[in-house]
Amino acid sequence: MIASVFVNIPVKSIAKAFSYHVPEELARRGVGPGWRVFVPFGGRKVEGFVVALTEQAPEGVTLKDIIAAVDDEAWFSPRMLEAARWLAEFYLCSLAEMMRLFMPGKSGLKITVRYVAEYGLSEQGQLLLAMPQYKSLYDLLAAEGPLSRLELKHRCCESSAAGDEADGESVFPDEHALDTALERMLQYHVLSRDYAAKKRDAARYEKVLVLSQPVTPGLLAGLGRKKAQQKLLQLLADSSEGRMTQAAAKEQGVSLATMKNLAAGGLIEIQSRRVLRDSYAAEPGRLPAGISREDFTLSADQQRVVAAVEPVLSEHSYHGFLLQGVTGSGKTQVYIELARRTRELGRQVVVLVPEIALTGQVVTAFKAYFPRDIIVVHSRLSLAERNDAMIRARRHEAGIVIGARSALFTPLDDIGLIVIDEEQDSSYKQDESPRYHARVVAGELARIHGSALLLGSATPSLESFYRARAGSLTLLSMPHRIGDLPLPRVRCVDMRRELAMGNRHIISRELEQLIRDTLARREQVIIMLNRRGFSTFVMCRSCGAVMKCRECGLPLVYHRNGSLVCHHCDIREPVPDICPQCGSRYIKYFGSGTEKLEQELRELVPQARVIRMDRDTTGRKFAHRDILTAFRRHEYDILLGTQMVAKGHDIPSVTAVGIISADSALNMPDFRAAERCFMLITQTAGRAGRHTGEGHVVIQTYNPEHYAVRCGMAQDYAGFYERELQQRWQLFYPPFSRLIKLLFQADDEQKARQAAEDFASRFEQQFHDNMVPLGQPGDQEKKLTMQLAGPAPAVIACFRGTYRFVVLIKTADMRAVHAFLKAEQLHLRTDVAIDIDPLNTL
DNA sequence: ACTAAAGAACTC
DNA sequence: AGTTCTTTAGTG
Repeated sequence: MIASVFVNIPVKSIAKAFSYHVPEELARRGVGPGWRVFVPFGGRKVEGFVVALTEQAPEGVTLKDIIAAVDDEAWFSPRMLEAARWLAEFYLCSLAEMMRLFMPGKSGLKITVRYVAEYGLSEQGQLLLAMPQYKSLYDLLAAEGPLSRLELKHRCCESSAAGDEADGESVFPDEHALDTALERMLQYHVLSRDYAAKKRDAARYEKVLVLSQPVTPGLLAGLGRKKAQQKLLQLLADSSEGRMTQAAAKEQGVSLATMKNLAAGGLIEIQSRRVLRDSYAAEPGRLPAGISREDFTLSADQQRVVAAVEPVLSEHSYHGFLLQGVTGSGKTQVYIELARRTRELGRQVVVLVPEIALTGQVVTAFKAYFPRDIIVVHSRLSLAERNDAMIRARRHEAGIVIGARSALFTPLDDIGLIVIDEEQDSSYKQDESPRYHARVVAGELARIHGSALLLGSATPSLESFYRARAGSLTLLSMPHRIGDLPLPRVRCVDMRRELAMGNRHIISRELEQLIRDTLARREQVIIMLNRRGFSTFVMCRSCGAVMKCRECGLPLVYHRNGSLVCHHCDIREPVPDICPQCGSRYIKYFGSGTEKLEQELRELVPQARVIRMDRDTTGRKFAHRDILTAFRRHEYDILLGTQMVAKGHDIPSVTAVGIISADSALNMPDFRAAERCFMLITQTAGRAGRHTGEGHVVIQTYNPEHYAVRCGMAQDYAGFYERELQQRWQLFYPPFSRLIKLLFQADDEQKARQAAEDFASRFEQQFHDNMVPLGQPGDQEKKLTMQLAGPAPAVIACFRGTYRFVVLIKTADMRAVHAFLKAEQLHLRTDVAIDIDPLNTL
């Protein structure tokens, strides 16, 4: 039997299957499509995925054997494999690259390389050993057996050796000398490499005490004076099924010696049992405020939505819905109700939330209804936790997966419902290859499983809204807040006038008054400023030089801890005393971030308890949750932070919201700028007064006339969509076209530009008759479906010495572009990165 | 003439 | 990506 195998190597140029012979023993164990295996590949051994079995061997190659299977069963179900195939095709990446996403940690094996001393050396080999350093390295390996490079480094390198290793071992001055020695000895076959693979699934075990026989009064009496053993036996007898964990026994004050003695006497057995880590296991469920589990009834809006989706759950055929519900309309409750019905049918549920910050809120709500049936998956989990979560799903110990976009790759065999909450959120797009969008992956999974797909949002993306209008999604809406609470009152402050009136602070007087009034009523305030750090850029007043990142050239942000930070590369440097350009001392700080806002707030309202939430304060795994919990408990009066304060949570006594420079998004040269601005305003404003109905919002802006700001203030979705759709139509942008961004990279600027230009001209030649003139809308009738922009230098035109040029394709005929890119073999080129449906165009 | 270094080709 | 085979530049 022959297996087609994709090797798990992150290189797109190996986008094909290799054939291996399946040894008898592995064939008997059922190795076939979906199995993870260990195979020889080139001069080494790597992990691979079996994707098919055949009888036919390719011509002209002698097949190697599969060395071993990684698991006892297939890791990929046929459905997972089908999804991976489709997605690899769609995103123009190799199948292996896509399949990696379906496993925790992208690889199931940890492969270690060790060096082995060879015997029967050639003449040249012997000559090499004439050198004392080489000789003793060889002798060390001959005497001690294979060692890894790291072990050799510790043993033989001066820099790392503790110094007291004076036993005459060869000493290399540094790592580099060791590397050259190893390389040369490999070359002359004095040494060889040995590859070993270990499974990466670090299973955790716990000890369990199990009664070997029923406890009778006689048995207890027989123990005579052994009080401690009697006590333990009694504990076990009282426990369920006569077993308890060692940890639990210890908590009851039983010593390890007692357990051992009892086990030695044969009365109990100490077993080892695998435990699946779950940091959410102890999470208490909490119903949304104002709802109790017993008397909870759905509003009329909610009932309508549930009734519309429910039939699909049992039909086993795909259907997509867009649920547009204003903030506070109770979308989470709809998800819960639909999840309940899906589980009653025995099918599984995936609920996606945009970010880790948001999982908390949804998890607690779901926990209240399904305390045991949930696994939580997101990138902050440790590898082991993620692995254990996947095992729980696979074993059907839990049927509801809640998490960020990667939760879609959980091994599930019958998904009945996929929910994407806040579907417009940009974090659903993966920003490294493969650059998938969770909406696309979810759509395909839903098709394969025959499930209902529910996209939920108060402010749907233009793409989804347009699809709903066109009929490929069914539009469901919930226009009323629970209890028919009114939307918050929104006021707008023109910061140009504020400045003219002499206020140079970040906070306008109107917002200041709102804060004071709110605090006086003992209610809470949220303030959003979408820039972290203290000052957003640092400039020399003498020569005008702006401090920039040496890697990517973006302006550095000053942080209060005294360092300049690149928000793109995360590189930190100290603040210079004098300008590196002209040597002047006039270095000044401009622009305001959350840290400065925090400082200003503390000065403005010193009695208020202020907490800041941005990437800098949420480094730890549960930092988000801890901050929000503390704020919810009213341990703080004001929560300030970046856009993450605007997302998902629902805190009853928040009645005031301030949005600082709502329009900073508008200054970005990007076609989605208006959409982002509008969404940020409506989302943030939606945090206010969700329970009392007495919400107040102040928006500070320099563009009060802009339609994104005006519609955002009025919470006028329909108005915004009309305006924005018209703009998009005019400029042939999504949803009227789809984008494909191509990034050409090379060490040489000219080469990168040339490669991009070559491609662009071939594209224009191929689609000569289909090109939409720049600045005009597309026209299906006339077959005007293609537009091309660039090549232009990327935003980060040079990154770590490689120059980058962007070509942007806009198309209403994705299939044709797809076919062209494949024919050009663009997806195999290492100097080109393809981004399908990119979030920004630069 | 020989060797180290850089490049290209290949991996069942 | 990592290994090996091939070509090229560098040395006396």
